[in-house]
Amino acid sequence: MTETRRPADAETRRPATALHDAAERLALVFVENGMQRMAARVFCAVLFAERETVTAGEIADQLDVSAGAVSGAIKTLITVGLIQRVPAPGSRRDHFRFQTDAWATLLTSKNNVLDVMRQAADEGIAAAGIDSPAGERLAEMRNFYAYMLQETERMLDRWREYEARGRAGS
Amino acid sequence: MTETRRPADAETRRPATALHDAAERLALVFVENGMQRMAARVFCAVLFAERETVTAGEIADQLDVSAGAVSGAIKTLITVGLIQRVPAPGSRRDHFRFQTDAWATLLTSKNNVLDVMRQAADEGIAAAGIDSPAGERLAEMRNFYAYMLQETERMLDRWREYEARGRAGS
DNA sequence: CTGAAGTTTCACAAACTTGTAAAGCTTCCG
DNA sequence: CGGAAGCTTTACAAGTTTGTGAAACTTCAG
Repeated sequence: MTETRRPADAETRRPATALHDAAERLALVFVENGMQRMAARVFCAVLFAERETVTAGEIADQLDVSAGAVSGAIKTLITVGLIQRVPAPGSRRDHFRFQTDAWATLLTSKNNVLDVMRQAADEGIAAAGIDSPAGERLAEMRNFYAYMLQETERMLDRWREYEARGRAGS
Repeated sequence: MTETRRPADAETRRPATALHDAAERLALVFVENGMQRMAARVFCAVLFAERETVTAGEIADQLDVSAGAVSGAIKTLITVGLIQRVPAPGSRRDHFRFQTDAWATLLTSKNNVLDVMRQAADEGIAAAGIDSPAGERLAEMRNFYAYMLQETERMLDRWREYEARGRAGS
């Protein structure tokens, strides 16, 4: 235990390492792309963690936020499948691990958006009729998203295949 | 309760058509994906418009929001290249048109995110060292985003090519 | 030049988000 | 069992975001 508890009311802020800086910067990117701030920070903390798993306490400590905030973020992250709760052997604390295919998960959720877009276009076409200015715009939208959805799925499949090969062989 | 729709404060609310409903639903999708609410609604109003161009006033009227709100949203949308201001011939009002390659624009901005992710991973690797748990996670992240970025770009190129062919000949 | 139509800007209020403190649980140890 | 450590939940306050109304600005017709 290298824990040097400093109960003084003074600065309990730990020295921001380059790693933590990098983590926070990435968290910001996620936030700019719609992720909840706390979820993003926690996610990045787990991603950049120097050990295989981390505890909620460690995260709270490192991010310098309340335990409650971490708890909520973890709940969200587990629900969407970005991190994973791992059974803690002889410990009271829960441990968390970065989910291996988190990246694919993240992208897949964007794919769903593509699909929703395509559907929305269809609805619009049904309401506007194909022979109107709106209908034409919507038809192009439909084509675009149908194409992107299909291609992105193929792309993800190829990645999974590549990844599987990578793990198995060599 | 399928009660008679009674706009209690019945001012000038226009009858929500199926088209407008579809537009609003799509706007919601954009909002859920991080677009500003007003920008999303205006964008969809233009997309679903029954004529080639619309005026700011028409949009405000249709969405039942203030002129100021529309003005701000339009500014944003033009800046990011999703709609276009078209010179109004003999009219005091500005007209706006849906930008033809708005969809590609939207996707391209997501590509930039992929690139930022890759860079973030690189930074992290530099800070953590490649031979740590964090380093390994980050290396996988880097691979993933590098791959996705490259493939998505090829995908977009193919789309543009396809689209160009479509417009040019039959 | 004057007035009307239309658009933009700005201060502000309403609504929504977020994170915290503190209380309440649950789990494990002795 | 009793207690301590840690996690979760909740009410609430601080901080943002958003959209409005009104005034300022721009453009055009006569």
